[in-house]
Amino acid sequence: MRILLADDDEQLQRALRITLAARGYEVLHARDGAEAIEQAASGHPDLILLDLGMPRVDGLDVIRAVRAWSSVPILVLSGRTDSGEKVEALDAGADDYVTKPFAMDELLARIRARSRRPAGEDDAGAVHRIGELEVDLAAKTIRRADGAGGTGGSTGAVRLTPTEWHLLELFLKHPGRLLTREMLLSEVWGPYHANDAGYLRLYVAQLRRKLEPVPAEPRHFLNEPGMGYRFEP
Amino acid sequence: MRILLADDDEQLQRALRITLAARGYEVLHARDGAEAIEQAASGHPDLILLDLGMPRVDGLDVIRAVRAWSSVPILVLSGRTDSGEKVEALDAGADDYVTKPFAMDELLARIRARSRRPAGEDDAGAVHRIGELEVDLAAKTIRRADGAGGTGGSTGAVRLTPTEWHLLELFLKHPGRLLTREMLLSEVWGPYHANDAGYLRLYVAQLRRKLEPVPAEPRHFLNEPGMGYRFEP
DNA sequence: GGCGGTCCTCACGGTTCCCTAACGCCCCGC
DNA sequence: GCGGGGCGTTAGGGAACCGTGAGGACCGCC
Repeated sequence: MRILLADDDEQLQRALRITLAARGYEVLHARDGAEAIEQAASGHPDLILLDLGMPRVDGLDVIRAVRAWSSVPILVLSGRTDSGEKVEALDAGADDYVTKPFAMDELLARIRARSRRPAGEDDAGAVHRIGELEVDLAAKTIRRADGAGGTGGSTGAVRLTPTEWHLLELFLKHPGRLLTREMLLSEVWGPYHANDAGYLRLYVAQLRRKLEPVPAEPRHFLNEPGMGYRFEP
Repeated sequence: MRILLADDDEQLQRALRITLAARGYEVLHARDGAEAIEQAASGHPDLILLDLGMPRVDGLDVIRAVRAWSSVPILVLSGRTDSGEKVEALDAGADDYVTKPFAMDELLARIRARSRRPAGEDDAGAVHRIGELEVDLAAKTIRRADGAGGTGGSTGAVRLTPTEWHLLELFLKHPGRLLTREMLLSEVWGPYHANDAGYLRLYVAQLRRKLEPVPAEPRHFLNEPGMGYRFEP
């Protein structure tokens, strides 16, 4: 469970970091709005604790920016008690709003409440199509569109490993776009392995074997020599 | 959008009803805890506004009772401001907690925030099926669907421990969906134990032993190596 | 105090997955 | 023709993961 803590108050920052770490959470950190948006994108947090009163970028804009592409729960911290700002923040896409000062155990309870619902449940329309297959990224299921399938089937049971899912997710989220080797590698295996192109060949081959009608003649997972791969629905 | 309003304060009740109706919400109504549970089951509300200080049945018990079979958002209203009750209510399954007196526009914003995420799978009834077994989450009972066991050996009565029920609830509420280790662990044992995968192996084994026709060859509680478990009805 | 039940710890095989290494192929430039 | 880089494919070892059993700590009940 990874939490992005976006707050410029040094003291509160430290207190929260210690408390959260003691509860077993992994804590990311941002000091201003721009950094918060950046971290929300690159750090893949499971929840965001956002202070509205940060410099550089207004807190509301941070909410809107994150909501433009992610549905990660956002819990707002603020010193303002008037209902106007609460309404604005909640309507911008925040999931909860806590006014400072707050009781730590209440904040923790609210974090638990927000993280209770499994991630991805909200992406209701997250069913992608690859030829004859229907892929549900949230449920992690793949079934044939023509009928029988799913996980317990006999013939067309398509199962993917964690790494394969990770890679497939990137392709599905950017259909038709060219994804560079470097981008794919650093996203799935971390920036440190951005040069091990062998991994990619291996796992793209796996995806093709499991998802392409004719693995030898790929129609969906295409290679652009020297550059990377492209997914065509 | 249907809201269940459970509050015994006549005045607040009327004010809320009018305001909500004016916003286009359909309003159900309950005056005490028992009625609230009943309405939550029969009225299929999309959201529950729950006053904790109602007669007959304690508000926390209402939350737990509803959560036993439904995942409808619950927004608690209360006059108590101490964090203790907030934590109890949130951990019992409430999604939000507002202390009276509150600003009406804030409450409305919180309602919007709760109802923004499409309500999960509509659990039409409290009775789930697992192969030959019928599970009633509300009554906490399990019985065979094919009548009483004719053979003298099997008792027919399946008993589960509290932890086993907790885990089973999660599975039944998300059929066909992959539930990550982390999600299951942090939900049943708390975020602090999100890494103790040993617990899961143990209790999934228990569920299989008690619920699977052939525990050695699970057909309903499936493992996806490296990710988590999936329940297939 | 004895006892049954529940929860957790620990340890041991079996399975799955990830990564490493190697080989053949195609395309391209020389 | 020839060499090289990038790509696709296959096989195998090590590590992480999973299923299972035995046993101890704790609690409520008789």
